[in-house]
Amino acid sequence: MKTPQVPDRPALEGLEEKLGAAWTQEQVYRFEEDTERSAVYSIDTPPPTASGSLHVGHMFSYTQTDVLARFQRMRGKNVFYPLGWDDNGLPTERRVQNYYGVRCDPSKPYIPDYAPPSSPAKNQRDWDVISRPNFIELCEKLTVEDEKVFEDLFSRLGLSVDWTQTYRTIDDSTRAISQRAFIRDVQNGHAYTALAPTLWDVTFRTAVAQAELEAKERPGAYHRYPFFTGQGEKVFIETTRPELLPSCVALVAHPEDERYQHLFGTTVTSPLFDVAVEVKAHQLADPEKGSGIAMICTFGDMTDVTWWRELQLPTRTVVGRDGRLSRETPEWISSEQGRAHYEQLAGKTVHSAKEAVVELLREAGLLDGEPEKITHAVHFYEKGDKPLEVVTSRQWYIRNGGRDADRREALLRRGAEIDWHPAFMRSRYENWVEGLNGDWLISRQRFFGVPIPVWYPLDAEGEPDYDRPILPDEAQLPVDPTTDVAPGYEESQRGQAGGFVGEADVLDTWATSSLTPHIAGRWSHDDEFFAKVFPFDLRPQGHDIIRTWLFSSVVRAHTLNDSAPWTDAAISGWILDPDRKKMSKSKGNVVVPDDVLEQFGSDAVRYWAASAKLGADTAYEVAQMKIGRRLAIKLLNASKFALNLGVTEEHIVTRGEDADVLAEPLDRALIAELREVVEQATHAFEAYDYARALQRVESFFWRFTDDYVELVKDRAYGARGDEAQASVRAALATTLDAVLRLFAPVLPFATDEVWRWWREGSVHRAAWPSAEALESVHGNPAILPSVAEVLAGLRRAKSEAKVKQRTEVLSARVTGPNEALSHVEAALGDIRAATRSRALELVGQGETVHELTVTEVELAEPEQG
RNA sequence: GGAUCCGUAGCUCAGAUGGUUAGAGCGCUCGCUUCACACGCGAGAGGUCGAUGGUUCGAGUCCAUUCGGAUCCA
Repeated sequence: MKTPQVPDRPALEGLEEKLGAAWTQEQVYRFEEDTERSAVYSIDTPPPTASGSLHVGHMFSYTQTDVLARFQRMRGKNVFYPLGWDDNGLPTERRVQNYYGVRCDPSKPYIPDYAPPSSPAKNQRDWDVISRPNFIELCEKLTVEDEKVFEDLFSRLGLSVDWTQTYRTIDDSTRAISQRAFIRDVQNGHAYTALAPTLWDVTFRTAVAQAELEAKERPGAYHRYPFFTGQGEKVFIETTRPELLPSCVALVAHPEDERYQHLFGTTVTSPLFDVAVEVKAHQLADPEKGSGIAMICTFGDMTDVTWWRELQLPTRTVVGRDGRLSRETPEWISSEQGRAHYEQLAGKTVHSAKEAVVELLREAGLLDGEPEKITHAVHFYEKGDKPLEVVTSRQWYIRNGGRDADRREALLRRGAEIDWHPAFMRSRYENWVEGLNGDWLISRQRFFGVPIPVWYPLDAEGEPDYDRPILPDEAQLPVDPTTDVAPGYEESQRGQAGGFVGEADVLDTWATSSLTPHIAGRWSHDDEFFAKVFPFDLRPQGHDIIRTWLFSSVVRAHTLNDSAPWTDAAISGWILDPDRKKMSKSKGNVVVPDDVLEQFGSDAVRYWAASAKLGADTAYEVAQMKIGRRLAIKLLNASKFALNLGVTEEHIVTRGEDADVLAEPLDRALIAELREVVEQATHAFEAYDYARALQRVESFFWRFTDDYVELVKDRAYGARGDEAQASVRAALATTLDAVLRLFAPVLPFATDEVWRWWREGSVHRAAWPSAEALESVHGNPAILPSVAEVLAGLRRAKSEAKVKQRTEVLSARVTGPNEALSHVEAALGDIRAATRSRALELVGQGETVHELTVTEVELAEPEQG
């Protein structure tokens, strides 16, 4: 048995460093690989962007996950809790460029042993231009430093991550897994390439997926102008995008709209450009909107795409990938006037072209009234600042149910297989899946990322044959088609007729991040290991990325593993600033974590995070951290008190026969309440409600220190004999033992500090307490509340008399129901000692009253001096 | 337009399956250097549970309507 050693002045300061080092050294959080699936609890943790900066939101959600992980570990699970770094994507790309002064060009050859400039050139034009593999190498090098900062902070916060299990979303292993998954999806028909209208960001010059859209309210205006029938009748349309008039391919109205019945199937002519277009009928045309008849252009938005596809309309593209109208006059504009008008638009941005078209309409007297100003939702790329255009381009897609009802149903069923915490978050998933309007576009015209592992054969004219992509052998992975040679070809055939060309695009970052269970679980290169952790037990994440990370992960596991990726999803809320606004870097209201960790300590910050339920957006509350700090300090001090009374491990009641030592009813009452608390906390944790568990344990603990400990001090010091003292020691030891375990997931530092004063090992490797072990203590939990009422009554009398609580009570009368009085009587000795009462008269009043009241309190004269 | 969440003390929030006088912490007021803790201890004040109607012996809790706030989707 360990002899307890308690510091004179326990403090929270320095615990993070001391215990953090001990946990690492003792490998407390190590995943035991020699295991089987049923013993494992695996967590698919969000990989933070290593190049981003940490803010309190990270601490909030990662703590919530850690609390659950710690509970599972204490329940005996072999917890697989890896953490990855998301260093694949735009933020890292930018950081590497600026840091080293380099730019990536996938057409450049790989340079072995490349060294970046000693200091980055000031002007971007003078930056080194390097190949993609060289760029990725630099990224891996630089992110290591960023990752260290994150790891230090997460360790300091007390995350029980197994730091030997880290992964990175751009390293060789991950690129190989991502490419292998892609190849298998291609081979099994889940991924394909197509020439199709695509959402396009003109600033970043890349295609973007539906999941990356953000609708923003922007000012616009309805411009009303006419098309002309063969009879010269004017057909007015209203549009917010008059500049697309030259790409108009049809007009459309609702099939039942009586105003336009006579026009369906006829041809009208566009103003300014004199292009003939047919009038079509389609359900999606909204009779309430504008004049009820709209022009279909290729393409103004995704509704145009739908019309274009379903009505089989021609393609008349004028807006290019640079966001400008084509410089060439399109061949479908044939009238002299039309060509002259177009020349005034050629090469203009959509913004300038709009002004020009409006001016031309105005000059021609065709603009009907002034444009009606409105605000409307416009689609943006989430990182972009110009509205998205729709352009036609060749891209790779993964089937996600957006174009296929059966697959959509299957993915909805996958969503239903997952247990969501909180449950209502499932509807976010279902809303999203039901609203998909196309497959998942995974090509990105960026240069940094996981290369799409395909080549295309070139025909005799040197044109790529996109329908026969060449896939690498899986053993080759990872590959970069811009520097690696297609199987069966020589490097000299690159770009030559009859040779090959490498795909230059990279995969959407989500196409790789969707595979975090596979990456962490070593899918496809250690299948035995994978089987021990997959499907994962838990996916913790924020609700803002249900449509991206969560959904894309479900899509991949569905095709690659015919499974949901996890059994449970724990959805964290957001951190709001004190004004209840979402914290974000762009708003400038982000709070960095270091200050609060320094100021209040990690346990305090964790207490704040663990006080919020899953899914609940939570205000950043320093006050809540103060409470957590107070609790942690209280735990140290109360433990010190108990241990200094001679409490040791040997006094803990663990078995039925030990229970006899609890001679005093009050002590048994405490243990009986403890038993209830253990039961409630366990149930709450099992339901992922760590906040409720914490609350139950916390309120018990405060009652324990404020009432119980005060009541038994006299007895604990031995004033009433050995047996009475032994009883207290057993109660204190048993309670302390359980409370430390119960608090351990939330307050890992304070609890382990105390644990190490009197126990071997770490509390974080100890078992979660069991209520059954305490069942042999047949205590009456109702005693404590009754006693507390008397205690409060006597304290109140002293407080109102404005005397010290130490003041003696000469006499007092306690009245109340008989049962409650019997509780009081059972602890009368302790009550008298704690309140320094000479005489307490108990007056029963049957069951006619419900409350205990303390009256006729006669206090001794205050001591002088 | 569709969906979801929230509205309980000045503030932040608890209040399973509806059940006796609605809870906590902070803040506020008053008191106390009590031998674990002044980073403390004790006591007190403070609420027509957003509104209306309904179901029920009984509703903060269920239903409907409504007002306000937030989010997701289109």
